[in-house]
Amino acid sequence: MQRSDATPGPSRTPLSRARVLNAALDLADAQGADGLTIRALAGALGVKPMALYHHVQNKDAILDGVVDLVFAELDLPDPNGPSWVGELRRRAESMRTVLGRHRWAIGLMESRRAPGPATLRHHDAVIALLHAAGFSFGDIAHAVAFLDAFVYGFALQEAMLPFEGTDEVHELAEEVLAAMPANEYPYFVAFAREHVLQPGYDFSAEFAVGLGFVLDSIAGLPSAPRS
Amino acid sequence: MQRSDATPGPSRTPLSRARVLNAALDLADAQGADGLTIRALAGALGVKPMALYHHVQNKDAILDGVVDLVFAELDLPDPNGPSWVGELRRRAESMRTVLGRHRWAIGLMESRRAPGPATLRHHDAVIALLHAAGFSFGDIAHAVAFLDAFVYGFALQEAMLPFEGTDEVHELAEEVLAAMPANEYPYFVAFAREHVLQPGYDFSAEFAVGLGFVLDSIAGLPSAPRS
DNA sequence: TTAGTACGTCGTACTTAGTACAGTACGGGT
DNA sequence: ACCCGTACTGTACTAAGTACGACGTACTAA
Repeated sequence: MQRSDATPGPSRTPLSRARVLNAALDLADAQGADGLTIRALAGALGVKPMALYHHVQNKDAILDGVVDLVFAELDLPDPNGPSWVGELRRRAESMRTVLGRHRWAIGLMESRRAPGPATLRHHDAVIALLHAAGFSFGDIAHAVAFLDAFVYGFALQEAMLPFEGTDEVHELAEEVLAAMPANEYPYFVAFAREHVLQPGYDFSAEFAVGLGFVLDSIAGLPSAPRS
Repeated sequence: MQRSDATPGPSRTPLSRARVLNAALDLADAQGADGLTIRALAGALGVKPMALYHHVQNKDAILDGVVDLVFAELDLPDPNGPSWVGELRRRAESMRTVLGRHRWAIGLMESRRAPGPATLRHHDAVIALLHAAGFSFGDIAHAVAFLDAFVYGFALQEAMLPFEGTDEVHELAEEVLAAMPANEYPYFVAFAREHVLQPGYDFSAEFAVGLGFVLDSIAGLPSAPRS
């Protein structure tokens, strides 16, 4: 079996850790976390499975690397930005956008215990921002834990939604609600019918509401700079 | 191969969906989500793998069922309780306790799209509580999305922590920090050393702080009852 | 130019998953 | 006594992660 060296060009680029991880990210975007298998990844790279093991230690390392790639997509806050609230809001919105682009990532994060460089750089920038704004370390801990919990949790809730956009939810939802013993969950059903399924409602708009609460709470911390 | 019907007693109880799911819950608690395999589960029940398929459709149904069992452990809020804030706080704390008892569950939730009866009952009770307190549906939507995002997200952050208790964190953390290029992440390292690793700090205490913010924010919604 | 060598890739194969299919034992109704 | 449905078992197929050793290519040094 000879190499098809007849085909020149960039397809002859040798494998590398970065190429493996980028392909893994694309594959997960296309197929979800379960579609990210060693064999499929090797196939996408035009290579046999075992070739990958010269560039990454094992599949776990691929998962760690891919999660770090996701963090690398986040806008870093600027510690010298005009307003710390603005920077924090931008960071949160960027995070939500990125986690929305890579829905599979949120479920992966739970099992990752080894933050990568992009993750650390990101946390460093957030701490730097709040420190520059004048927050105490204690209040930084409160602020970061609270904000991250909200953003992660919101992304998790969105990942759990059984539908994608706000369209074609209604007939699907109607079926589910009809099949459900309506008198078992009367408030849930009423809430769904009279609010969630009404034309104007969009769950993703809840993000802005919650984020506003979070930022107001942080602004009320003892060491928060007076505006 | 004959049945060992010689052994009488409760061990001869036939399988059932409930017995399968309870064993699955115990197994996941003991071994984590990855330890929950069909073969291991069958082994724990003293039965061959394929026997399970007479009681559950497939592994996905087991995961759905187990997640619902976790929800079944939550304290239901009492819509007639003396104070809606108290009930909401109790519910949030119960949720955090339960998710702490079953750390593997949070990662599973992301992929579950079919809420079980306990899950629905739980949501129904929360909506009933807020409705009885006088909240509008719009504000209920804000409140529930916000509170759940916080609780889920906090649990996710705790699941990501590389250690368990507050003990023996320090030497481990010191190693990690020392191995880390300290000037790459100066704020992160300073924050870790000067605050997180100080004797009094306990990440889990951040839950109470955040929960206080959440409940205050909800109490400030337009339709919230005046206290 | 040639021989050696290191490295990247491949072939094969082992282990552990989930689960399809076809039995087989046992208990209850006729 | 027969039959049959229900609950369980045996066997085996597919897909995944990955260990091990062979092999081809490209660079180095004589």
